[in-house]
Amino acid sequence: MSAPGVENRGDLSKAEIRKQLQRKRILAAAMYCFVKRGFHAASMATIAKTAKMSPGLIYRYFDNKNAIIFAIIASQLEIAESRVCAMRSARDLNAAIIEYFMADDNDPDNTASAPLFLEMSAESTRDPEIAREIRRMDTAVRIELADWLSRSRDEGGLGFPVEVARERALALVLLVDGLKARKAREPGLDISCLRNAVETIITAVIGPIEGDGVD
Amino acid sequence: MSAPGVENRGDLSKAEIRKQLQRKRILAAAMYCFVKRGFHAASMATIAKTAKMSPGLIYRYFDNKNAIIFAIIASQLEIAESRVCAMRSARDLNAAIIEYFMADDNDPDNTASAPLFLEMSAESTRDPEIAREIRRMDTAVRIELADWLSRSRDEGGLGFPVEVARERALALVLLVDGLKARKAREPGLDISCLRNAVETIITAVIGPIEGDGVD
Amino acid sequence: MSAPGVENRGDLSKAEIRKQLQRKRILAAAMYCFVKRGFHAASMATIAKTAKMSPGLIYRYFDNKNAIIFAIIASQLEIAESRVCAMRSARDLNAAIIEYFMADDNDPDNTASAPLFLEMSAESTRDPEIAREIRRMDTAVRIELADWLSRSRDEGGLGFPVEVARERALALVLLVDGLKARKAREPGLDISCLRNAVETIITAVIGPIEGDGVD
Amino acid sequence: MSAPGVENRGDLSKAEIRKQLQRKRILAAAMYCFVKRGFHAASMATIAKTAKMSPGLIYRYFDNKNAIIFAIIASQLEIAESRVCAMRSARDLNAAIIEYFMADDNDPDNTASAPLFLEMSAESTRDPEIAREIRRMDTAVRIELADWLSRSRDEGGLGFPVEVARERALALVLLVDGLKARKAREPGLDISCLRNAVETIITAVIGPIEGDGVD
DNA sequence: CATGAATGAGGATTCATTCAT
DNA sequence: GATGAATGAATCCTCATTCAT
Repeated sequence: MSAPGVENRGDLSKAEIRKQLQRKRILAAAMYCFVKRGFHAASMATIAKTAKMSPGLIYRYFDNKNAIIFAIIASQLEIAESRVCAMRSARDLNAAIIEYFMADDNDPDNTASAPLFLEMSAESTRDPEIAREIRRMDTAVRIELADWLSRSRDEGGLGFPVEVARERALALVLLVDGLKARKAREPGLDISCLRNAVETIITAVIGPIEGDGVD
Repeated sequence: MSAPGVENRGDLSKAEIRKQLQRKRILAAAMYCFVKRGFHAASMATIAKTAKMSPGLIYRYFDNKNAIIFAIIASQLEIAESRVCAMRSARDLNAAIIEYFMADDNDPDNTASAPLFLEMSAESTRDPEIAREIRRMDTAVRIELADWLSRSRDEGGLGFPVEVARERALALVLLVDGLKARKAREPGLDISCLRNAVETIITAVIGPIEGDGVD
Repeated sequence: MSAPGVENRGDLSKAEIRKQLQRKRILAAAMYCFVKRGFHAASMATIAKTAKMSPGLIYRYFDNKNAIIFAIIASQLEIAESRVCAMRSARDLNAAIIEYFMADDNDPDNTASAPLFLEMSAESTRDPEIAREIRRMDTAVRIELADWLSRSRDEGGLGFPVEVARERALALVLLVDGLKARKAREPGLDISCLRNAVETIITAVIGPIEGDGVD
Repeated sequence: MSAPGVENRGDLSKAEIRKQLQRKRILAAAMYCFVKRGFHAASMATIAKTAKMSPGLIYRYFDNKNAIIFAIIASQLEIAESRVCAMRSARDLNAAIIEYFMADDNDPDNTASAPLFLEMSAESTRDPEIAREIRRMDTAVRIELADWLSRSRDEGGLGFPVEVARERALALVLLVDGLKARKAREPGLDISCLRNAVETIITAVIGPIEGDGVD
């Protein structure tokens, strides 16, 4: 149907692009549904309707529902990691952390959703494959963080000894985890109280955040 | 066969005791199944089998599956609250916090399970009734904590100003929440690293823990 | 435990009386529940509670739920028959017929309930045993009626030829059946309209009802 | 594969037609099962098997079992009404009435089934929504009948005064109801006896049926 | 590619019936 | 006799998945 050679390659890649777009469409819909209803209560039919496609079509792009859950989890993990990698200062950290709490979980573009975080974490206690993937990513994130903390100040780091840096990185992760859980449980928490609590911990962990007067 | 009056009262209470025992049996089985599979994936049939009874019998003691979930959540919340109330010193706190992380979640007697914590929290983003109950308890816990932190040292407290006490209480809650999530995601975390991370935060939040050399 | 002979007979009969009383208690409760919910939707547990006894005990007096339904049907049929037998004049008939419509079906003492009539009739199209029993009784009732209609006026009858009497008896039965169905479907029907409709038919079937001025 | 526009409209209507066909298939199967076993004793599984489809599929066309019961009831009511509306003479009436009695209730095409009539009527004493719908239709039917009876003879009516027409309409309805109940209870009733009984009543209600010699 | 009708296993729940006490 | 806890089959309904079109 199409000429061989270059053309064919173009076709293939066009098909590939379309495939990726479809997958994204499905994942976005699935995200929305999972946040709203949870992994298990969200039905394929609902996801299909949300994605404005037929249920059958989803199975052309994902083997089954579990594969979608996996993909969602993977993307959440990647987002988390990329955010951590983007961090270069204590101010970044503080801002990013508060931002976690403020983001609207029902916003389909919010890619680091608290309900999803909880769902994923809970699921990891049951599904070994999910557990492994999560562990892999979380470890990477912690290493990345520790690396940053242990780099010299000249290199944009905080100059902690390696051992201490590892502990501090863990402390930061605990803080972020706690914020996500707290957000799900008490979404209306007083922000200024929260801000101060977070700052107390961050200050203890990586030192005072300079110039953080008014937001 | 039995004299009326006193004996009769004994009979009644025997029935009541049995009822409570059965409820406990069901709740223990449900806990086990929920931890293992999650609220929704755990079936009544499985719970019944775990409790070594017929599915129908469960419904003599609980109106429906949701009532079981509620009862489990309520008991988890009560446990959390009672633990907080029992706390009277920084050492208590440190010990309790580490203990959270160490407890075996598959132990049916471990009544403050990390998977359950996550499941509950996730569920609270969907079920308004669960959300309300959780919020109620969490608030109570935080008030209790803040109260302790703001009491004078003579009264066993830490003498924080009320406002600060509230922030520090929140910081502690964040820490505990973070530990639960972390436990689910990385159960094999290095304990001494964790211990130091926790201590860093606790120290920042409520001051140094005296005499906490080696465990 | 008891002396032989006369005494024993006394015991037995006392037991027998008790048995009959218990059966009556169960049947009364069952009636109440059947009227309210229908044969199938009424549960043994509800009947037991209504009868203020345990579910298990019912099975001492009736083999199973079906046996209760049978007994209820049989008693309804007997009531219908006895009412017909008691009829000795056109005035009786008119009064009895209107009374059918007025009686409160939720009154546990109303022993000729419209819902039950419908339930029974419907059931007879499925259960051959019930069908047979109903047919037997209905035929008896019609014969009784026809007999009355064909008796000479000296004997309190209406003097119809046998053949005609049979047809007229059937017409009366149709009227009564219709009233029961109508009552279930339109309980609030205008009584004076109904009264006139009934009288039109009765008059046609057995002649004018003398002296039926005001009720 | 197909041109857009007109073709598409054809596609849509094809789907709609199929949907209506499926609904009909389900309703026919349900009718059969309800007649045979009653609304409550007929299971969805049996209906599905009768309709030669899977249980799950039924739920694509009806929200739940109750919706099916409703649809059946509604169609029965409509049939009853349309029959009444079609009546234009005493001969029509007589014929229609006898026909009610003769139709085979197990014939899936018999759309005015006596068992269903009883089941519906019984159900109306419990379910308020069903009761309302039945009452609405029954009232409409009676008004239609009364209207016919009160029209002048020139207009095809019988010229009764309005008040009398209402009573006579009710009398006719009573007769029809009675016939349905009687049919369920004594399907083998002697037809000529029945015919005479019916004629006695009809004659009384709307006057002699001219020319109704032999059938 | 895409649809959405169809399947059927599985889940929560009810209830007639039994039986140890 | 009497209780009511216990059973488990049966019911309604959902939903992941498949497949003819």
